[in-house]
Amino acid sequence: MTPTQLAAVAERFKVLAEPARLRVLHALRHGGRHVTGLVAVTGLQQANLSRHLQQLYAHGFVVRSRQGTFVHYAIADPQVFALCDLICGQIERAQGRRRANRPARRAPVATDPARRPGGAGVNR
Amino acid sequence: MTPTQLAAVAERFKVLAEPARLRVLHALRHGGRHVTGLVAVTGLQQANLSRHLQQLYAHGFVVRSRQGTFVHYAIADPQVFALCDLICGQIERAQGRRRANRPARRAPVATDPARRPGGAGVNR
DNA sequence: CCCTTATATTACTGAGTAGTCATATATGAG
DNA sequence: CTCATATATGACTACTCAGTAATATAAGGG
Repeated sequence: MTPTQLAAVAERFKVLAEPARLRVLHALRHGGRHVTGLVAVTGLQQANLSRHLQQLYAHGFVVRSRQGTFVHYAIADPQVFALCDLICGQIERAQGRRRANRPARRAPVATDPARRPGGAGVNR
Repeated sequence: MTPTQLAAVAERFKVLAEPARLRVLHALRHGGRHVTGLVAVTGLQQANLSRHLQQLYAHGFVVRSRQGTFVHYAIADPQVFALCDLICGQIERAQGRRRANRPARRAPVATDPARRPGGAGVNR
């Protein structure tokens, strides 16, 4: 893995690392929409939405076509949803594990388990 | 998809949206390592690496265990690599498409194809 | 040409964060 | 306890970027 490749992968992940953009992709999942429709569905402000659309377009996540004064956006590659589903699966499994360990209590990120009361540190 | 779920997914993507952290995961792909070993392999500074490890740990991407004065880190869920491979596949396909359209020329992100010389705008 | 609607862009602000240095903490050896 | 090594953390800087308001551009209708 060259640094260049790593950067490319990271950059792509970064585009997906934004709730607003995930919201847009989700809104397009079952069919394309005009910007106006996306504004209505996502609740994002027009300017903000437009910026996110530019990014999604620039990275090839969506395609677009003009229809009169409207611009129609649609998912370019449904594979993105495979990514999202994988992530969701991981989250669910992680939550399941958490529940199994300490019922009815969300693990508070455990910044430093090496400092657990009963032990000298991590495991051991 | 609730805003909370979207935020959770985005947060998880965000952890992967960093070349340094991808580098660490890659270094652990075929077996765990001590921090010292990771410093050597990744070339990251110790303090910086430690911070990235904390994040990966906090989000459940890696597990850790103390071995004397060393701390051993390892991949928690090999599924992360499925994510990376998916992304890589998309990148390759995108590059293939680009090459097919304009041989030997990387598409310069096309910030605004609606302004193409010959046309009134996107498609149409 | 003028007006209206749709979309994109510019300039700005505030929040978040990666990298770095210095330092703190943890662990084992002597 | 003291020292040496390994790892984590506090404080700081520089940079990126999402959101916003104002404005520009595009397209069609009268």
